[in-house]
Amino acid sequence: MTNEYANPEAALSALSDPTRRSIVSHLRGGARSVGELAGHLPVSRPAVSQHLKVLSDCGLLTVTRHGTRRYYAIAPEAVAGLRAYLDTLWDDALEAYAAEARRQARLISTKETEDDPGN
Amino acid sequence: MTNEYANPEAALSALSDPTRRSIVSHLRGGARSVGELAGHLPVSRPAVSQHLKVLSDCGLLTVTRHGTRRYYAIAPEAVAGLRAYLDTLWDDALEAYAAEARRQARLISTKETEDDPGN
DNA sequence: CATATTCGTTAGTCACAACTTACGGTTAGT
DNA sequence: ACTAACCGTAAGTTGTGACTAACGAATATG
Repeated sequence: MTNEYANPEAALSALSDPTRRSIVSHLRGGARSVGELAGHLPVSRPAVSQHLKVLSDCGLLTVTRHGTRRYYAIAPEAVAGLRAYLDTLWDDALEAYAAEARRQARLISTKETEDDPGN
Repeated sequence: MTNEYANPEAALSALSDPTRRSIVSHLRGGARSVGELAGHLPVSRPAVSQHLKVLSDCGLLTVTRHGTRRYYAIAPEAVAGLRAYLDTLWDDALEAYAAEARRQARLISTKETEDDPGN
């Protein structure tokens, strides 16, 4: 079983493909079957199946069997995991940027509004 | 000029490469020169230059020339743009998930001792 | 049981991206 | 002006991933 739970780095690689991003976008409204997805995409149905496997293996999608069809849906936990992972990539940089922004704002406020002493 | 401003889809493709993620991770503490980055990476210096070009073209990094060196740093605006783009990919799905969670909670509270295997 | 539907998997092809090597361009120092 | 340091670019090779076509498994239906 290659299925693993919520791998943020694999999720990033998965979302680097335009077709897979389109699949995820089509799943915004809710679960869809493979045939439905393939009908709205410019690639063959097996290709869609392969993309769905990639998206499922990294935890971004979940599968629900219903008769002969399989409905794929976005896994919100993976979404949260990806956002958290991205934040760890540049958190320090964002803090430094925010600090710099505050410093710039303080400089501007002291220059433009002389009569308003900031705290 | 291949340089463009804050392309979220290109940023996603850029971050799909492990070496580029490592570069971004090394830039968390602040700006670094090409030689510094190459010293901490398992690839050659020209390869680092090529990766830095990709990261700069999608708007994720900024360059500052200082003597013979070029210092690369994370561009916080691109970070914010990427997060916003990701949210547009699955915002509806997240809302549907929250609604479904509420529906499930209501169902559980109404029929706690029911055992339905489904279809 | 036979058939159709739906989907996953495999094999094989092809394009692209990551890498190294070699080279050229800038800037600082002597 | 000459040299060294630092970096970007071009050319060429190689591995990886996306795709189609063909096949097989599972389920519903007559």
